[in-house]
Amino acid sequence: MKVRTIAALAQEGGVGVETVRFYQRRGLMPTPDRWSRDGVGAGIRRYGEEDVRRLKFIRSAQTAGFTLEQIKELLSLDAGEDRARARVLAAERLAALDRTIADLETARAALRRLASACASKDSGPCPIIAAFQGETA
Amino acid sequence: MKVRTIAALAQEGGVGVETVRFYQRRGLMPTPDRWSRDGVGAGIRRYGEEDVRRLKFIRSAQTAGFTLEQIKELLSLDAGEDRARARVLAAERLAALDRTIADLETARAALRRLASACASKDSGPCPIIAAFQGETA
DNA sequence: TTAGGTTCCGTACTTAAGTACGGAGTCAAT
DNA sequence: ATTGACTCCGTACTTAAGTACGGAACCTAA
Repeated sequence: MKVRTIAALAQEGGVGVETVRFYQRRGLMPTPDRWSRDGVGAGIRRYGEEDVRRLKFIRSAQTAGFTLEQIKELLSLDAGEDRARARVLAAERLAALDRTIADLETARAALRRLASACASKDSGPCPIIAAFQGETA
Repeated sequence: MKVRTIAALAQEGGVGVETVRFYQRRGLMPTPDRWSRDGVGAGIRRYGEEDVRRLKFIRSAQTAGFTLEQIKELLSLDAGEDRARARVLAAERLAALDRTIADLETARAALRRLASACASKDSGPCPIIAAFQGETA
């Protein structure tokens, strides 16, 4: 089992060192004990695969739109017995995600209208506001 | 042409009064002159259709992922001659939007895995972190 | 063993987009 | 004319998710 410093962990997770520490303060990541290879001195904290998985999960869950508070709850639920709660969280987020995706697709249509309204090379007014008028929703 | 108070404008735009004022301070919404119907006193500021359109545009553009700074630029470009600049902004946002939508769809797949992993009624560990493992991207 | 790069930790600062507050002025209905 | 709601404005506060800073301890390579 490879061990890593906080900098290596952060890198694998695609975040900065300060972000990992921030997650630790927020209770999303554990703060492992310090130890030195030669047993001299207090040593530094070292991290393993489990920490990498956890960190990557946090990032994915963020993409899914969970807040750090919710992610904290998910982490506490992981491998726990409360499947019902996990299902509720997943279902709520899924619904919100579907709404967001729909909104974004509406926005994309508007942007396409905008792009094509301003497409021709000749100058002259380009009705940006109008391109967003009459959105389907 | 119907005129409205700031509260009515805010309501039509689906925002709060303070938000309209905030947009005014940021230069996204105009601050019309005050006037009173009977010509006595300083009056209050009153708003028209154009303001409603502008406010609604701001909300839509936000949904499309533009920042207020960018929206300010779009507004200054509206009906202006710089079609090229408008195209650039639209194209950039479109690309970013497509990336976001793709990410969200990946996240949705993970959430579905999570929901079904925790679906059966009997209790027992529900591997939340694992459900997000192996995302395609 | 020493130099310089890291780690640790507490505290403070940042950014975007609002939200809230308080007092003075204004409006509309009674 | 009074009252209660609304407007105006400046200033301050909020929230989420980081980022930055600084000094002391620690680790590694030369």
